[in-house]
Amino acid sequence: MILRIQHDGPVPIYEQIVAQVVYRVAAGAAAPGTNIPSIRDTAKQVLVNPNTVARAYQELERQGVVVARRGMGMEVAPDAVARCRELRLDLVRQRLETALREAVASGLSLPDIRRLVDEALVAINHRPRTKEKN
Amino acid sequence: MILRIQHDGPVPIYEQIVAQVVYRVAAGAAAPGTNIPSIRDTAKQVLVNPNTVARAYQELERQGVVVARRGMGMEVAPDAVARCRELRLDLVRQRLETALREAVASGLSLPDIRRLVDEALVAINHRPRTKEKN
DNA sequence: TACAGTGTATTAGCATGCTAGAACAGTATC
DNA sequence: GATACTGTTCTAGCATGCTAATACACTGTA
Repeated sequence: MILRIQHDGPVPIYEQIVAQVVYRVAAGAAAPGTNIPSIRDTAKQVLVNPNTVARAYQELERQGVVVARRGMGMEVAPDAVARCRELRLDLVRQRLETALREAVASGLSLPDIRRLVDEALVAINHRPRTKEKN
Repeated sequence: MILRIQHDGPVPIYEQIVAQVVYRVAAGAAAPGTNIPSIRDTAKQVLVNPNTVARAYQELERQGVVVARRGMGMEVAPDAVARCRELRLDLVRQRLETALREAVASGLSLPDIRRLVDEALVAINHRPRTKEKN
């Protein structure tokens, strides 16, 4: 499981790790019962302090995506796929709603907003900076 | 011109002020040649330090929305309406694109994403927390 | 000129929150 | 038991950036 992390930018590294793991599990890239990479391995891969990865993994455990067992690594939870699908939906829904709420508040008309959405979608598909590859 | 400011939350006050003024001007609520409320008046209305308002107003001047004249207040620029329409479009476009890019990266299908957008839009129109009122 | 309004500039405080360092604790394997 | 891997905890540093305090500079009006 290779993670792509933006070391600059406003979104914290641990959050990026959480999101990417959730997306991978939701896509079936990490099966329940298998282990995700250890904290230290991921830390090396991402070039970041193990604590930062640990924080991400703790969040994942809190959400029921993985279960931690000392000395044995962290295992993908049995019902992780369903959970991650739900988490993914919630996360994306929340982001979209925030952006759309701003769009409405700006005074733009509904047709204008829909047009912007369509344009953005084709733009993203034309030059995808991150197009899911499991 | 009454501004609605969220004192808590992640988005800085000065940014909220900038956005709201831009939206108002774009909607034609403040005509070119007229003055926007003074820094201190707005500061009182919004219950915030004048410096915070000043920072917002400076940004507005930098963007060519208003012109400042010492002792005389800040006047809406002649071509402010067109500028603000453009600024509004850019701002909303940028936010939408960020959210949609995340949606695509999450692995959700395009139909799923479109469905989420539609659902969010009806939800917003059902319980609008900020529906433009000039 | 005095005054009361305007915007401007500088500085400092402060909260927030991410990240790192380092030591601790459990488990498997040899 | 020794070792090498796991996750855990505590503490502190540190950057970031928003906000506030305060003093300054300009303009119109009485």
